[in-house]
Amino acid sequence: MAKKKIQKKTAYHHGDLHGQLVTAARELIEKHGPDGFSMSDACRLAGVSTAAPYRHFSSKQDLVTEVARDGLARLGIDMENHAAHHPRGTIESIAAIGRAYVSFAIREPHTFRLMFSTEPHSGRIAEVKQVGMNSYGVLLREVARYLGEDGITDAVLRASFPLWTQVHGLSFLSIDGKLEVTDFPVDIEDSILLATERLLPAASELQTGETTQKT
Amino acid sequence: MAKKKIQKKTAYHHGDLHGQLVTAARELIEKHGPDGFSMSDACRLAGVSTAAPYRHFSSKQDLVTEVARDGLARLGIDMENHAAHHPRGTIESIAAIGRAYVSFAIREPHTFRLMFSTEPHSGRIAEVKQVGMNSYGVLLREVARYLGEDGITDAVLRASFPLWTQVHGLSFLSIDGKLEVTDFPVDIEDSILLATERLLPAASELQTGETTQKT
DNA sequence: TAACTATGTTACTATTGCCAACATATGTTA
DNA sequence: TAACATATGTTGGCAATAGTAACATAGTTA
Repeated sequence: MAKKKIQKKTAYHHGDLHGQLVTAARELIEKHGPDGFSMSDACRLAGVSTAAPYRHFSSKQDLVTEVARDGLARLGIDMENHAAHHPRGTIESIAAIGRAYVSFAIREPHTFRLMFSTEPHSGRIAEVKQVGMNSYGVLLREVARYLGEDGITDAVLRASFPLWTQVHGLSFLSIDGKLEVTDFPVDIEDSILLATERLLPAASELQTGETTQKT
Repeated sequence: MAKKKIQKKTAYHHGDLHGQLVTAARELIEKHGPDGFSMSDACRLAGVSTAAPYRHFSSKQDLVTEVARDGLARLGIDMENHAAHHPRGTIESIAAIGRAYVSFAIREPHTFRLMFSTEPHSGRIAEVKQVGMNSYGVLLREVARYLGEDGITDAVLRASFPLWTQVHGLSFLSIDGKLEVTDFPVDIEDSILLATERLLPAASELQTGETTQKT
């Protein structure tokens, strides 16, 4: 039996309230911060009553967690896309991943903060962690290529973590307006590239690594 | 007539409500997060009515900002104390400052987050920024000693920022439980020391720098 | 069609931040 | 000491909020 009624404007049922609420929440969170965001506002945006969301989310926090989960997934895609624009397994491709990371933070600061918080996601921490790990995997695999390692070895993990730390810190300092604390302005691109070079084992320290490509 | 009544338990006036509220707010923020913290709870802790705080703070945010400001000042003191336990202007003293930073974050995660947020402090941003700069100065001066520079030069600022970025990122990853995302555990002390060594200009690249002490 | 399930609505409750009007203590000055 | 000014507290109330319960409506399936 065909189900049409697509254009029914004032339908009792919404159609995609779940998706609409996540979108509305993300926009409101970006505009007013996770605190300023209210369930009521999201309902007004989606055009439903204040009780409707509770058919799709167990609580406000549950909706917020959904925004975070979605953000982590999108970040992973961003990083992979950026890396793909460079020869794989090079300083450049690794730095590109870092730029994607900081760019995301600057573009969606409040969502970014949520993505790495633990507090608001109680009950779904493992799930969020898993999505985050998938995205972290983009960096890990790129570093593995750089090191010429065959898989995510301890050496890969050891080399990757300082890189993550660096761009993570740079992201937070950026979105919190700390790049201009002194009159000596910080250039984000330069910072990432320089830190990547310094923190990674130098090319001279590596095995030949036939998987490493040159430009 | 002398009015003592010092032991008057149920005094109408509180004595030091301002200070008590800041303390109560800090404790509640650490326990339930800046969102979970409620003015009402702070009032219950301090034993006053819910309207009393507004004689001392213009709003809830104003009280929260006070907690952040106080935290930044304490962080500066911590860093200075840690540095003082090592020969000045050395990798060790600089790494010690980093450890103080991360330690503070782990000890008071929610306050730490507040200290570096901009959002909640609208209206008093400049004031908070100033306190933060004073604390950042502890690192700047230490790096200046290491570089043998006479004051906070561009070289000092250039060398210091990546260090800040690194410990800032490490702090957030620590308090958000990201040190155990892989089965390869991260050692905070090692991370700080290694990053400090890698990110600072090597000793060999420096002028003789007679102010630099050796152990 | 009848029953079931999913998804909406309209009350409603408790809590919260904050304000206005009022009360009480302290300090100053005649 | 009396009277006033000021600082600091209280009670009562308001509007907004998260979340619940009872009910309504639509789509799915027997």
